[in-house]
Formats: sequence, C-alpha cells, structure tokens
Amino acid sequence: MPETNLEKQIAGWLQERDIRLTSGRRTIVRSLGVADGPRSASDLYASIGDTVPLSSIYRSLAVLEEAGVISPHYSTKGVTRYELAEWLMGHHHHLVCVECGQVEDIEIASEIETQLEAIVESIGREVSFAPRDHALNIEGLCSECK
Amino acid sequence: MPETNLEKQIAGWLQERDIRLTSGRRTIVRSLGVADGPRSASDLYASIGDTVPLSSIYRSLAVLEEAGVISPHYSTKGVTRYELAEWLMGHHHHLVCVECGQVEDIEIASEIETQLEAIVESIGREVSFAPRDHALNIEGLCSECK
DNA sequence: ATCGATATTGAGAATCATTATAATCACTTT
DNA sequence: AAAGTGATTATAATGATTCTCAATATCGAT
Repeated sequence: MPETNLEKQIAGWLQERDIRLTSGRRTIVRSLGVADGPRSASDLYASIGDTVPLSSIYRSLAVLEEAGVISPHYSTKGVTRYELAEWLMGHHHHLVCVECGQVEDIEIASEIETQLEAIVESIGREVSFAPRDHALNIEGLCSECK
Repeated sequence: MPETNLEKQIAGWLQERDIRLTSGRRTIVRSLGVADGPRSASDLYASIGDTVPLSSIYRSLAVLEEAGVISPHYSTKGVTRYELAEWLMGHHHHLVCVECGQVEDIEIASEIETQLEAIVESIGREVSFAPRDHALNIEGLCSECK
C-alpha cells in the first residue's frame, strides 16, 4: 500500500520524537485519515479489528494523542472519539447527532471563524482563563436518524 | 430553606408532568442552581453526599434529564456533567480546562450569538443534518491549573 | 547477520463511571 | 388497614477504558 502524503508527515513527526510508527499505529492513522469525522476505539475495532486487537488500539490511541498526532473529541456519553490533529486535518468543527452519537466534520465560513477567534482572544483578557482552542459542536439529527 | 424563584419554576414544570420534586431531587437542582458550571454525579456527591446517596443522584439526574429540567454536558473523558436546562439558565457557553476538566459557564456577545445561529441555520439547508442547538467550548487552562 | 537493550504487542484481568435489578419505604387511594 | 404507585437504596451488572505481564519486534552496536 502506497504511503499517502498525510502518512509521510506523520512518519516524520514521530521519527523526530523517537516514536515508532508500527504497523498497528499506521493502520490506525490510515483509518482516521480517511474518516469524515472522529472515530472511537470500537469504531476502529469494527473496521481494523481483524489486524489490530482492541487493547492495542486503545494503547496506540494514547501514544498518538500524547505525541500530538491525534486529538480526542468528547461529545456523547461514555465514548471518546479521535481524529487526526489540527495541524494535519486543518481547523474544523463538528455535527453531532443527538440520537446515534455519530460525529461528522464540517467547515464554517472563514469570517465566522475569525470572529470566533476574536472572542476566544477577548475571553483570555477578561477572565482568569488561558484559552488555547475552541470547538463548535452543532447538535441535531443526522441523515440516518432524521 | 426558602424556595428560590428557579425552584418554583422547576416545581411547577415537574408538577405539570406528574413528576415529584422529592427532597433528593430538590437538593440536586438547588446545588446545580448555585453552581457556575456543569457538575458531575461525583461533584454533587461531594457536596450533598451526606444527604443523598450516589445511586440516587444518578437516578435523579436521569429523571431530571428526561423531564427536561437539566441537560448533560460532555467535554472531558469519562464523566458526564449536568446543568440546569437552557430555559432555566439561559443560553450560554463553556470554558473547559484541558488540565483538570472543570467547566465554567460563560456568555458571549449577542452579535456573535446571532451569527452562530445564522450558521447553524444555514448548515441545516446545506447538508442533510437537522440542527437543533449549538455548543461552543473554549478549551484552555483554568485559573487553578494555569 | 547477530546480540542485547528497549519498545511494543496481545490477551486477559482490573477499574471506573454509569445503569439495571430487586428489595424496601412512603404516600395515596380504596 | 390493605393495595397501588412511585421513590429510594444497596447491590449486581455493564460498557468503556486502563493495566499487567509474558511474548515479540525493533534499533543500535558489534
């Protein structure tokens, strides 16, 4: 299987940090790379469980998160979903189905994005809180549940 | 203890639905009413556990959520936090500490709020997703962890 | 290519938050 | 007072996630 551009970036990034891109980890980032939204350990297990055991998936997700390659997303009860980090995916937001919990990526108009950033900035000055990032979740019913 | 205005609203709402506002439930909504952000079952247990057992807290939270008095908030791993529903609290957003997980309420400028609503609207037309609400989480370090 | 040090894996047990079950209690209604 | 209805509580069960540890794979030095 050919290495995608995304994969090369990740490979380099991990190499610089002396973290190995093993076949299990590669399978995971590859799977996240083609997903159109964050995926949970069991989502991943459903698609790559024939090659990577669940315990390894959990461990690899922790390693990749620690390394800054993926980021967690918490929007429904009980499960943590992961997606490739912002520097790999670009900044975006999420549609969250309140019925089935599925999460889908979405982009919003750049002028709004700019305003959101301005807000986040101003918050940092007003209150004793050091903002780092922001996340907009749009909650509703996905096409399946609608 | 005197009944607050908030409590009267909740009492009436529950009465209309034939759901009793028992002393445990009252203690919970009272506690959520004075909190400056969503609280988890164990947060609540820490503050009112001398009067309401943990299992009751969980069950009451489920009843109150079902009744539309409180809403869940998912922003950190593993725990669900609850807050009084929007019709009681007003619309607002959250500061989420990426270090300790504490969540604090925040209000944003109404012109931005209006724009967010416009975005949510337009999403509904563009993609096959029926938006219902939106949530903006500002992630960073709280004053404790900073 | 081989060796030894170190990192990773795989399988299962253990843990944590949460939910379901079942027995008991309180309050109404008969 | 007996019977119902809903609420409470202690406890068992569940599901997601983390931990443990022996087996395996990888890297750098030889």
